[in-house]
Amino acid sequence: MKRVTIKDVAKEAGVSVTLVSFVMNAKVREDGRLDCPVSAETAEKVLEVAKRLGYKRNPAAASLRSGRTNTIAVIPTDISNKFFAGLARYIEDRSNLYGYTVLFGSSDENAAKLGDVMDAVLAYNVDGIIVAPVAGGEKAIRKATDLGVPVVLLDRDIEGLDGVGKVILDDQEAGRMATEEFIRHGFKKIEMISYTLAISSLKEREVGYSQTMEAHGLSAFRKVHHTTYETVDHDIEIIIQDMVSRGVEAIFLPTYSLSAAALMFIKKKGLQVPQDLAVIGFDKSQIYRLFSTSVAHILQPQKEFGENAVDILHDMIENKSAGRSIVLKPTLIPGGSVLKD
Amino acid sequence: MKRVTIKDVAKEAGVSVTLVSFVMNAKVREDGRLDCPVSAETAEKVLEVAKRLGYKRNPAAASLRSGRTNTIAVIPTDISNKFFAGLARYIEDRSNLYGYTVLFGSSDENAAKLGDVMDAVLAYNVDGIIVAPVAGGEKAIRKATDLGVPVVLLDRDIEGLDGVGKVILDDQEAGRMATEEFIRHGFKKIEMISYTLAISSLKEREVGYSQTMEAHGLSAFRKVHHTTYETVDHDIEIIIQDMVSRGVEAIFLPTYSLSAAALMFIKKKGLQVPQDLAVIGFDKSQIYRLFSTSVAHILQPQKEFGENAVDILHDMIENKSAGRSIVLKPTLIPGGSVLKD
DNA sequence: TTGAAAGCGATACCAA
DNA sequence: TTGGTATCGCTTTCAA
Repeated sequence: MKRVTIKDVAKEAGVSVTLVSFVMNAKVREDGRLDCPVSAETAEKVLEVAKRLGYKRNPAAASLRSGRTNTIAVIPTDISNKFFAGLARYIEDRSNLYGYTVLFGSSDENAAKLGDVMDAVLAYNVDGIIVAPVAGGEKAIRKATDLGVPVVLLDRDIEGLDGVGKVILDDQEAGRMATEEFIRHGFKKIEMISYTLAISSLKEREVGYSQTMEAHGLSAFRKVHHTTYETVDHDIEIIIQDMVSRGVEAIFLPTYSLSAAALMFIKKKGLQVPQDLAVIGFDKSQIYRLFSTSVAHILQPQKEFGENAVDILHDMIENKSAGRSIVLKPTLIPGGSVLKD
Repeated sequence: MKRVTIKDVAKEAGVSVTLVSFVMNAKVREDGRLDCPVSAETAEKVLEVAKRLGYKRNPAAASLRSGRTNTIAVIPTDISNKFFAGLARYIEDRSNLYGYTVLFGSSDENAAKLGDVMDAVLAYNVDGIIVAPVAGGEKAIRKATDLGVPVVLLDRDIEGLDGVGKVILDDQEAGRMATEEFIRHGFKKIEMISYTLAISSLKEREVGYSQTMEAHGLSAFRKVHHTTYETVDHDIEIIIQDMVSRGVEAIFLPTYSLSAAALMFIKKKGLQVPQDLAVIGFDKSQIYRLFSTSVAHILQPQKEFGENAVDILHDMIENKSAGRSIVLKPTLIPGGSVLKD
């Protein structure tokens, strides 16, 4: 079964290949007509023939000639991470709207791997890249910007990288919201567990927590525990046991995976929420269903993350514009897990 | 920053573009030398120049000329599904070994969406496709085979589709293993929860369960409950409550998501495992950590799934061979969740 | 072992 | 509005 080319369509329709190309690339305008310098009749005929013959454009040829691939790369830190898995859907949908094919690659929270993936997608001539930077990944990202390939930073910020677009959360606000919520309900001994990763989002969430504790004169109780992505399941048990033994009243878990690990252990140990330990988690999670009382948590606007990232990237590609930055607001979903007594 | 082309390399090295092309595409043989009709010195010089100039082949041009894209598509039913998320990693690693770029697309367990994704990847001229078929997805898959694009079926079988490769689990054996394990530990009232989906893997797991129950004269206790992917969280509560009230002793959960939903509810209700209900789950899961007693479960050889799929596909692409089929064996991980008393 | 030259299928430019 | 044609960068004969 041979492929139908633009030539076949042109011959069958009795027009030149140029016209066929025009018609096939025309966008439908608001008034329902095609936005190209071709008469309505000709356009219609070409469309009909193309459909009848089953014409599909050859992206390789188009890309070779135009220098564009209509492909964008998305590089999260971990595809199996719930937050990114959900995001991926929104990014894909929005991209299809613009006619982009999406190439996924995971950096595994590893700067070297990010470099490899970056090389791969650059070799592929992608038109743009959406990336969640990993610690130390600045060099890899600069490779793309140096080549003039538009980049949008997702979820995490990197300082001193200009000409890139950004879609990030107001992470300080997230830290503040959670801490304020505990304080409003009368808690004082509030602690936090975080990762040692040197990434902006986590550091900012810590800052929000710390500032709020200070602002309320609770500096004496301020304490942030640290673990790593690899050892979280083990570490968290020790940290929480320690907290309980020291009479800590409330705990803020600033990522999905920390929430999952902590709540899992809390349930396993049979600790009562909020009586033994009040909790605020991060992102939506099935785990919350384990508890008969609802679990308060911070929500990131996933859909807006995805759509804004694509929109900004599209603008950079299309108009060669500098990248815009956008900071999204978190939401606090209240729950019984923060009620004193 | 302009891209370096094969021409630049040729000029700089003082040879023809043909030679450069030869060298860049040559595979390294076992004896460490390049497998191409080029003198060792020339090859070395070309390699040196290419590296110095930072040459990267333009895949669009290569694809246009050769008709191959060195790209394969992988279409699971749900990227955020743990089983496929893990598999994706192995598939990607193995594919890179052969020099393939991997394009991911999710069918969302939906035949129409599978059709769309299929159209998209075929338009992309992928060299081959690895797909987990959805119910009713036969037509979409046939589109690819009709175009002569090699297809490997993953995880699920479809009857009457020939010329395709297959990597599936011995699902009947999985059903048998679980059921036998319960019976060996003295359970009789063993039931199963499954999805209504008309896919081979689930049906076969049911068959394995049913046959084993019959073989042990337990037909009277045989019962399979059904739910759907969308309503599982709600349905499972009713089903399990009903089981407990009828004195059912053991439950086999034939997928990851069913295991997660069921164990979550069991924990929430405070049911004791295995005293109130013995359990065998499916696939690895964090949820198992909720229980102080280890949870027995069936394991699929993820790595072999991924690697075999790529190997078979590669063979089909390279040698235009008919697809091989391979059936992998599940493993039973024993656990305290099946101990009577 | 080397090189010249013919395309692959589209787009983009220019002319009509 | 239309059409002719050069061209993108590479692979692939074919001939030397």
